[in-house]
Amino acid sequence: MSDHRTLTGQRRRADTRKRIIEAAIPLFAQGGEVLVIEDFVRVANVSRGTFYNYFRTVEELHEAAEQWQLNILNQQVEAKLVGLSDPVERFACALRFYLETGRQDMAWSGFMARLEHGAGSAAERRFTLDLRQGQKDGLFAKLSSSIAYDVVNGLMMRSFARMAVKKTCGWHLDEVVRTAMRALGASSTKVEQALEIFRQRKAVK
Amino acid sequence: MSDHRTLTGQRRRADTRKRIIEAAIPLFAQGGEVLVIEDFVRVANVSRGTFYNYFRTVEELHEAAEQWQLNILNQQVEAKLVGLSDPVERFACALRFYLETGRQDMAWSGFMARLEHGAGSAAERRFTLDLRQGQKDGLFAKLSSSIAYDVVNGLMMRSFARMAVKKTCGWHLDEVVRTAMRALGASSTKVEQALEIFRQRKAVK
Amino acid sequence: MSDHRTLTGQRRRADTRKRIIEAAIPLFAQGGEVLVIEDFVRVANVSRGTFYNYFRTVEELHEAAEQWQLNILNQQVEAKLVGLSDPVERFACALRFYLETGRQDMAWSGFMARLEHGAGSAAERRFTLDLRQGQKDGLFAKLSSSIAYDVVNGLMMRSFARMAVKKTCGWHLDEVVRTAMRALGASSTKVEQALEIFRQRKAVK
Amino acid sequence: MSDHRTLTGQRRRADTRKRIIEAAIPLFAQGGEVLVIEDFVRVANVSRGTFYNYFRTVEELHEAAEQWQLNILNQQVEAKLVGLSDPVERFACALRFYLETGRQDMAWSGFMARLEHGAGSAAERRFTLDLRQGQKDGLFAKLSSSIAYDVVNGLMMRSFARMAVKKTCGWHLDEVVRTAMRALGASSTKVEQALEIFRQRKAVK
DNA sequence: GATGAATGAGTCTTCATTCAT
DNA sequence: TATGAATGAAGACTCATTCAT
Repeated sequence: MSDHRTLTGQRRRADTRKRIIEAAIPLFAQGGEVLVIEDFVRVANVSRGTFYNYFRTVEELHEAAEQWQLNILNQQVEAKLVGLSDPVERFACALRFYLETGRQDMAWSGFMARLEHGAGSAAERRFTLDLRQGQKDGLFAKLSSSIAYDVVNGLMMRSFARMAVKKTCGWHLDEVVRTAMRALGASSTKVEQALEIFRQRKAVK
Repeated sequence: MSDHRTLTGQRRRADTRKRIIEAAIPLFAQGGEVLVIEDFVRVANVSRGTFYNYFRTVEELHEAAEQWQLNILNQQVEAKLVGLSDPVERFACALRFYLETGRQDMAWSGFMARLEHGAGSAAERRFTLDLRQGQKDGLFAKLSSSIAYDVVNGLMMRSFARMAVKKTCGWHLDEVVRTAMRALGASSTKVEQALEIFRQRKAVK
Repeated sequence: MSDHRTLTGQRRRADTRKRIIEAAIPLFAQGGEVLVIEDFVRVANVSRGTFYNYFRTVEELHEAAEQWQLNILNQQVEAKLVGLSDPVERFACALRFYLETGRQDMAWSGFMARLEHGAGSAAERRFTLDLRQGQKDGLFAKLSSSIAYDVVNGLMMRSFARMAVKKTCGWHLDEVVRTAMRALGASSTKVEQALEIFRQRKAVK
Repeated sequence: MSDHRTLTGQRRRADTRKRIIEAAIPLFAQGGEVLVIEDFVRVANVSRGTFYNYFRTVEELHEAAEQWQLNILNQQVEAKLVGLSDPVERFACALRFYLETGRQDMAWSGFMARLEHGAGSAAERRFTLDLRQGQKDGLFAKLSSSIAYDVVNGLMMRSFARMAVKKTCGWHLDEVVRTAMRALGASSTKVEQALEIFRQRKAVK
């Protein structure tokens, strides 16, 4: 009995939290005006008090929304990379999948473009590990990992920003991937193979 | 009515405007907290009313400060490029000089890192013209100018952001330039020549 | 969600709104100085924020207060006119009751004197309909309804203004009614009858 | 020499004052927004400092403008009444001339409509004297002079207000005069004579 | 846990007034 | 006298946060 109540309560809590986060994402994606708590309360259709039961500041909600989105995204992309072992192929394919997700959802691109994955972020740490591995095998130029991260991340973020406001075609995104990989000094043959793999895997949902 | 009065007035106006802008730059550079008009009023040592005589919003002041800084910067860099005609050399040298300026003034780097020179900016238009010229001569890879701009600008902005918080050495900045130029598909020999020219010209003030 | 909570909330809202309006009326009545939101906040004993939850400008509050007062007034006067069918009698009696209300409350007179019931107001439209009816029966002179409204309304407003600053006796107000009705060309016999009816009905509360 | 300088100075002073007043009248006439000193400074093409050399507040300027306009108006109307001795004729003719001035200048009507010639004004005192004279001769009903003033002034002000926003024809204004005089109990024959005199005198400029 | 009315500190913005030139 | 830049007090308005129901 008590267990049932507890479980129901937890589920309701999680539901409300999810509702607030999902309603908030389009607002974050849109950009422009400053967002206030009232905005989130309105779109999520909850009261101010309820908002405070879950998040104490707009920033806290933003971080939760970011985690939420990145978790989903990373799971999806990981699934697409299954079986690929070559670092260059994995890298190029992952970038292309990220971009593809943005291509199919302009609002989501707006959301991504506004994230701060700068120096010191978790994203940078993971990126660095993968890069180092590839450099050991001589697959990337010998450049500082921070520069490598900056050039790739900078290009990706700006590409999301463009996709947020303008419909984009697939071969343009191929070109973005080629440019990023060229900056890292990767073999263009391998990049083309990766793009071919992407095309095959994209087809199968 | 009297020329003298008119002139004196104009000079006073220009002085006050300059005072507000110059006092504002360190605030913009610092980043973090949201800036309110009171902040600028305090550091410029003028009254609120005076602020409104010159700028109607913080955004308007920010744009004025941006113009102010870029005018100075562009003049300085242009002076350094005198006599260089090869597009790759000019490009690489210019990037290196921009970075050098940031290296020597961390606060200024912070200011630059926060500028929005995104899609459609004046900076992009100028960049595109130069790039096209170089592409005609086969000096750059055949990539879309918007991607070229995004990769270079993205890398530069993130480099400024890093320089704003961490002392940086020159050879790291050389590497940034190499990476940017590699992304554009420029010949590494020419890039090395450009970096050599930079070293020579930097010495002579 | 719960009916009880919803009802309680609505009641609280209505109470606060009423509190602000009723506290505001003496301020509007007083006239002279320009009224600022702080003034209403102080007399109603609510916070600035609360004021803005109900009214966005002083003008909006003023209109609400006007509606509030006129609703009460019209109900009271209607009650006094029950059973009177002759247009002249109804007209004269109504004017006299309006004036009587002012006579017994100088502050209220001040409030009324400052209302803008000019060209195009709801009051004018209703006045016009009644006047037309009387003109069909030959009870009023054949004058333009806008002029008729202006002369009656103008005299009434100025009478309120005088009553706001000086104690006034009943027979003076009888004279005001006689003058208004004379301007409309109504029979003085009927007007005297109407004033007699007023005297009888005033006695019985 | 000194005399000449003094005279020139006085003339310039008067000119500037006149310039400010005349530029201000259309602003006062327009109504609606709150007027600030900046508004007058702009239309008169003088500096803020100069404004303060002549008027200390907007209210002071408004009173000066009112005097200015009424002086002109009264002189003109007096001239039109020359030779008329009957109080009713003088009264009716004067009202008709005032209205005619408004009819020919909508902006001026707006200015007049906003004046406060309420209880206790100079206008009321003069009105009272003329009325008493007529009452002695049995030409007006025996009504309180304050009521008489209120009914006539109230109707006139509202008529100006209407003329300020809507083109008006002469016979409508005749009707206004008839209504005002009927309210005072004046003989309609005399009023028609007065309106006839007005028509004759209006023709001759 | 959910609600939303109330709060008041923080900012924005205007504008009368001063004063050095 | 004329000018107009500078001032800062006054008022408008927002919004994060609390709390009784």
